[in-house]
Amino acid sequence: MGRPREFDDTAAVHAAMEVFWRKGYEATTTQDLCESTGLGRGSLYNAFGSKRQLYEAALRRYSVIGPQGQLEILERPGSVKDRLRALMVWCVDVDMADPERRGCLAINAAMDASGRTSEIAELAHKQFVRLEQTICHMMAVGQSSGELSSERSPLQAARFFQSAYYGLRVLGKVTDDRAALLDVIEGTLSAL
Amino acid sequence: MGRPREFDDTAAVHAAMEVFWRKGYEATTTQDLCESTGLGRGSLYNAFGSKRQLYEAALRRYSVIGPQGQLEILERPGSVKDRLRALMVWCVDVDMADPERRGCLAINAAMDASGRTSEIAELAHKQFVRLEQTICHMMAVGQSSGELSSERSPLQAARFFQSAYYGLRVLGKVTDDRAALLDVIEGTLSAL
DNA sequence: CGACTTTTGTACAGTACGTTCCAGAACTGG
DNA sequence: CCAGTTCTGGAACGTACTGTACAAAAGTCG
Repeated sequence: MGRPREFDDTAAVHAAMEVFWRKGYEATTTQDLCESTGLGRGSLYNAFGSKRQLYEAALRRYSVIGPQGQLEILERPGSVKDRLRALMVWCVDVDMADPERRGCLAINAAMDASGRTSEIAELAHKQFVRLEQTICHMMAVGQSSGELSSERSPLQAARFFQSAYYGLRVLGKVTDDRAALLDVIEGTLSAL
Repeated sequence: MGRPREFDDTAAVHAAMEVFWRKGYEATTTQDLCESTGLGRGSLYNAFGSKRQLYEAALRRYSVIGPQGQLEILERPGSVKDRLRALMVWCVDVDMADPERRGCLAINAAMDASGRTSEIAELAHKQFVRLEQTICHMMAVGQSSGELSSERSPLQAARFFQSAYYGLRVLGKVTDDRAALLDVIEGTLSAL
C-alpha cells in the first residue's frame, strides 16, 4: 500500500547502468543518474539507497543482459571454433563501432579502482566464472568430438581462451587497428 | 634564475603516479597529490599545471619504470618459452601479493573511462605497441631457432601472447585463484 | 646590495558533490 | 472519507573539489 511508484525499477537501473558504463563509477554524478533515469533525488535514494548500491544493482542487471548477446552467438550451430571466432569478432565489431569505447561493463567494473568494493569485485568475478564454465563446456564438447586438441584439459583451455578474450577487450579500448585484433583472434583459435 | 625548486620533479611525479595507480584518475584528489608529493598546491600547480597534466606525466613516468621489470625478466638467459613464462608468473606473483590489486597502470589508464583523453589513450597504446614489438622479436628468434612453431607469423604470435597476458592481468584483479592463473599461463605457452 | 624572477604556503573562490529532509501528492484499507 | 503509508520533487546541507591569488621567501645577475 501507499503511493505507487511512478517508474519502472528495471528501466531505472538500466538507465543508471548505461551511465556507469559510459563514465565509470566515480565520474558518474547523482545528477547524471537523476537525468538518465528521469527520477528526482528523493525517488532515487528512496528506491536504491545510495550511489554505490545503485552501481551494484546496475552491475547485477548487466550480468543478466550482458551475457545474452554472447550466449546467443555461442549457441548458434557450427563448430566450436567457428562459434568462438564469432564471439570474438562480434566483440571487435562492437568495440570498433563504439566511439566511446565503453567495452564490457563487467571488465570495467573489475578494473575500476574507485568503484571496486569486495561486493563489486565478487559480482564481476561471478560473471567471469560463468563465462569460464560456458566455454569449458564447449571445450569439452569440441574435444570429445575430435575437433579440438585434447592436450589441455577443457578447463585449462577455457581459462586460456577467456584470458585472450579479455585481453582482446583491453586492446580494443585503445586501438583502431582491426587487423591487430583479428590477429589475436586467429592466433587464439589456432591454439585450440 | 629565480628561486630554485625545493623538490625533485621526478620524485614528485613518481609519488603522484603511485596515488593515481592506487585510486585511479577521478578518485584521486588534489589533496591526495599534495600529501603524497609533499608539495603545497601552489607548487603543484606551478610545476605541473593541472591534475590532468600531472596524470599524463605520471603515465609517462610509468612508461619508463614500468617496463624495466618486464624487460629484465625477458632478457634473462633461457628459452623463449621459459622467459615468457617467467614474465607471466611474475605478474601473477605481483598481483596476488598486492592486497590493493593495483595491477598495471598502463592497462588501468587504458580502461579508466574518467581519465581517458586521447592523449592518455595514446600513451597507453604506445606502451602496448612497445611490448608487442619486444615480444614479436622474441617470437622471431624462437621460431628461427626452431623452439617455437612457425605456423603463425611472429607478429601474430606476439599479438596473441600479448592479449593473453593482458587478460591475465584482468583476471588477477578479481581472483585469488592462483591455479586458474597458472592454467592461463600454461595454456598460452603450450600454444606457441 | 638591489632589481628581477621564480617558488612556496595559504587563503580563498566558486562550484559541485552525495545525501538528507520535508511538505505535499497519491494511493490503500477500513 | 479518513487514517495510514509510501512516493515525489526539490530545496537545503555540509563537505570537498579543482584551480587561483597573492604576499612572503629564496634565489640570480650585474
